[in-house]
Amino acid sequence: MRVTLEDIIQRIYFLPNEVLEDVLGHFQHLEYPKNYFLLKSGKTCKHLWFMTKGVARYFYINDQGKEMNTWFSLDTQIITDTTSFVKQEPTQESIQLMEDSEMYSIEYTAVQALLQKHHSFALWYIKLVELNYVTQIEDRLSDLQFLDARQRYQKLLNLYPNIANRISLGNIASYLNITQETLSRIRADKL
Amino acid sequence: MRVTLEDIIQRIYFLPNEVLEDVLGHFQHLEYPKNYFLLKSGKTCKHLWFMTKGVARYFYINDQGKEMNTWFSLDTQIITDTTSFVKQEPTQESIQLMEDSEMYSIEYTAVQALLQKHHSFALWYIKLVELNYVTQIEDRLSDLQFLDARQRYQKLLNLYPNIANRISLGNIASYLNITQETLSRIRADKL
DNA sequence: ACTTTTTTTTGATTTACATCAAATACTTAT
DNA sequence: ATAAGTATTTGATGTAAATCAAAAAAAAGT
Repeated sequence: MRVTLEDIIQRIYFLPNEVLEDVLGHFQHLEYPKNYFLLKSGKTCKHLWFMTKGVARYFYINDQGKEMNTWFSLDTQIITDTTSFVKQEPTQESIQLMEDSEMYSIEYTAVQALLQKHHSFALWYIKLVELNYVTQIEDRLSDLQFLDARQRYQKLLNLYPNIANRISLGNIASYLNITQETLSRIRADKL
Repeated sequence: MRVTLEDIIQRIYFLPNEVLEDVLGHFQHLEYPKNYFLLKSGKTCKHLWFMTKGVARYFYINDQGKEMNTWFSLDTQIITDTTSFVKQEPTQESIQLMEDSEMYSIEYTAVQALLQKHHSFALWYIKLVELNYVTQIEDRLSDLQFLDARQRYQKLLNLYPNIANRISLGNIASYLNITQETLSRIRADKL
């Protein structure tokens, strides 16, 4: 069964019908091909995307010119560069699709207008930020602080059991903050 | 010059006078001694604290029973265990004062009531979460991911130039995710 | 001032993971 | 099916930081 935008929105926090109508009207349905960039380094993130199908990666380019993945979004997840979006400042991060993907998007200015217009939308947005940004980032932070490479990989596998079929070893290794050689050895259990 | 609670609140997002009055009425002024625990592991975080003077550390106890600091709050900062506070679930983290400290506190239930009551308070709370939680945590995350021990120490010194006088080497090392021996060698420039 | 406790420094050794280099396996295009 | 390109694995070696152990310095208690 497919999930509608209405479901996604109402599961975050219930909105009265009249507000929901207004909110839905500001979303756009989009389909993008594999490798498409939702956001490019140096730009300001103007959107909130609600992905319904696909895979996206967030990455930086470090001093040595190497791409470092910082996040993956698989299938039904909210995508945005939080810091750039909330501050409306340019980011160093890029967001790129790794499969053909489907999503709904809403613009920053529309979000701001809706926040001012509807008290209940402000309450909805609070839930969104609390559950989708804060909790997720804190989780990742504690993983990097307290877990070693193998434990981080195990935890990722628990969360996305078939991630290995959708994302290459090199890209996963970069997300785990280890080299691909190390991840290959972890998989072969030679470490 | 001392900063009033009113200043702190209005700098986050401007509230109309009538709302401000209501909000201020839910805060309590508190003074606690050094070593006092604002939050103990296993409890649910019921408060948001606005510290005006003092130092607090956040820490976990890891598998080997060692205390691992995850955060410091110095002087004028907002203190809470974000995940526990927003989910109202027990935390593994503790928050302890490292100096005699002064602060204002507001309870979770009061925040929830104010969010429902005042549209403008909801907008205020969004700014609080966006600026104080999200941005800060993302910053720390990227430090741990991209900087080595020495760079993390340098960055901490930039942010709090006299932190070495207020927080012991062992506690700083733990926050930087390195051993105290390593930090000592960094300071002596033997690394 | 002297003892006790805590914190910081120094040295020797170990470890997890990186780096470099090359071989193997897997994809994609022709 | 074969070649060319890309991704993964394997091996040898290097390194940042951990661990272990002990000395030195600083802080707190009598």
